[in-house]
Amino acid sequence: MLDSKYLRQDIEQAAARLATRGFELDIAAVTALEEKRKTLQVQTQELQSERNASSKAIGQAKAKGEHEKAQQLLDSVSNLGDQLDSVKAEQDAVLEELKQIALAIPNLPDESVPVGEDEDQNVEISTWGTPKSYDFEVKDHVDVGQDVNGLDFEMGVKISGARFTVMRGQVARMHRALTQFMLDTHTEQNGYTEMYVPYLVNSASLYGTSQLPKFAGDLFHTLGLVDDDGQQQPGFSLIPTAEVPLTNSARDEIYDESDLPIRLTAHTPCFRSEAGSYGRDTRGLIRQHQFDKVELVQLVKPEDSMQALEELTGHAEQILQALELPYRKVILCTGDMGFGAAKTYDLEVWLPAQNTYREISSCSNMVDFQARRMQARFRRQGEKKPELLHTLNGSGLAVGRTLVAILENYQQADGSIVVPEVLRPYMGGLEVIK
RNA sequence: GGAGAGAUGGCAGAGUGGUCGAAUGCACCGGUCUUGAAAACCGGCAGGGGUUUGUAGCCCCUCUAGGGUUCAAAUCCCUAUCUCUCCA
Repeated sequence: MLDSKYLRQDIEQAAARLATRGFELDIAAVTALEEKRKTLQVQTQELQSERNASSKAIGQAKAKGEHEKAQQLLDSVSNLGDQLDSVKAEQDAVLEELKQIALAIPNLPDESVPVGEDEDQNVEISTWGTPKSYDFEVKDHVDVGQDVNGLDFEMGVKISGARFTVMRGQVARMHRALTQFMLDTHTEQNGYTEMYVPYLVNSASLYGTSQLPKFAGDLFHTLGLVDDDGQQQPGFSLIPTAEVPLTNSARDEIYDESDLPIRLTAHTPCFRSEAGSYGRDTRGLIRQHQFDKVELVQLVKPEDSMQALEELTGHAEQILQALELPYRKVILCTGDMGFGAAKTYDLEVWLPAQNTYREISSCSNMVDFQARRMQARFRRQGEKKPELLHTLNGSGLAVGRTLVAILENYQQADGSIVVPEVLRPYMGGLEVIK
């Protein structure tokens, strides 16, 4: 959510900045509603003030035993209630309308973000590593995985359906080893605290990190219980990323300045409906309804958040480097960024079979956008007023896609897969999957 | 599954219709005293919003959440959520 004061004061500028990411702000509508809000709010408060004063006077009169005076006052405020109710109802309707608009406005892009319409205008920042050359025909991860009997797509379809996969044996073990390696790296070297969090969350959390109200269709939702009156109660939703539970740990909190920065990491499965992505990446592990991810979240002071984004992205890069997987770092243009992001770097890993780079991590600075929705704040030493903190999140990394990258980059002519050195301690010293 | 109790400021805890946004204690912050600290004493100490040039003043809202009764609700009623106790 954007700062409503900023929106009021400089709606033209806000609209211009939002336009760079393809969002059209209806200035006339917002301004008109805002005018209405102002009038109604002042009216409501004046009536409330009047009522409060009278009530107080009635109480005092009764306490002194002045019953006649009390009765007079009572008569004079008799119709105040109805007036107040109608004005208040009008005000509530306007406030609700403004709130719905506010919840649907995306974040302002940071000044440093290149302006562009879609992913074609994203800008490569750097590359790391050199794609290997192979003296044999490279297979994609589907064939590599199936040939060692480690990936079973048919079984996933049987058990659940499309976009579900079963892993088996040493491949499943490597998948587990990857999460262990990632978590250990982030907790032991990068100062993150490991968290175990719920995978089912309430709607308040989803509003907090801004999956709701706009992106309900991207999520899986459970049905709530049916109560005694036969009413369907609201259910939980499956997390699309650990960003939701991790970031919402700060919801309605006021931290001491000395608590910050807070760095959290968690390994969770992620669940996405992938509605609207029919036909895309239907082969293989790239786009699944369920996949594992190690997530990095930081809660920081506003002045530290841009530096924190660089560091957080570096933490994700560290995993790719340790696994010796070639990748590139891209800054997303205004048109390709997620709803709540002010600035985003994507890390894309080299996939030899596709002869291209594919996203494996997305690291974003949300600045105060989520914090405002969540009322996640901190108090500076010696200051009275709490301030909104800044939130960041990034994948460190998507585990399934990392496995894909290893299967493809570490394949050998005989169909076996070399285990990256850093993973061997996690796999009982295993060097090759045959 | 059955019965009951509860949810108040950072924490503990009073308040059961009328100057209560809320006693008191602890914690915290500032000051006096002290070489320094402790103790003692003095003072401060919830959040959100509106109006406004204003971090001034004034006003509104918030005692788990939502609804209701009333001129007036932390206090009465209903619902939800959570916590605890006892029984099976």
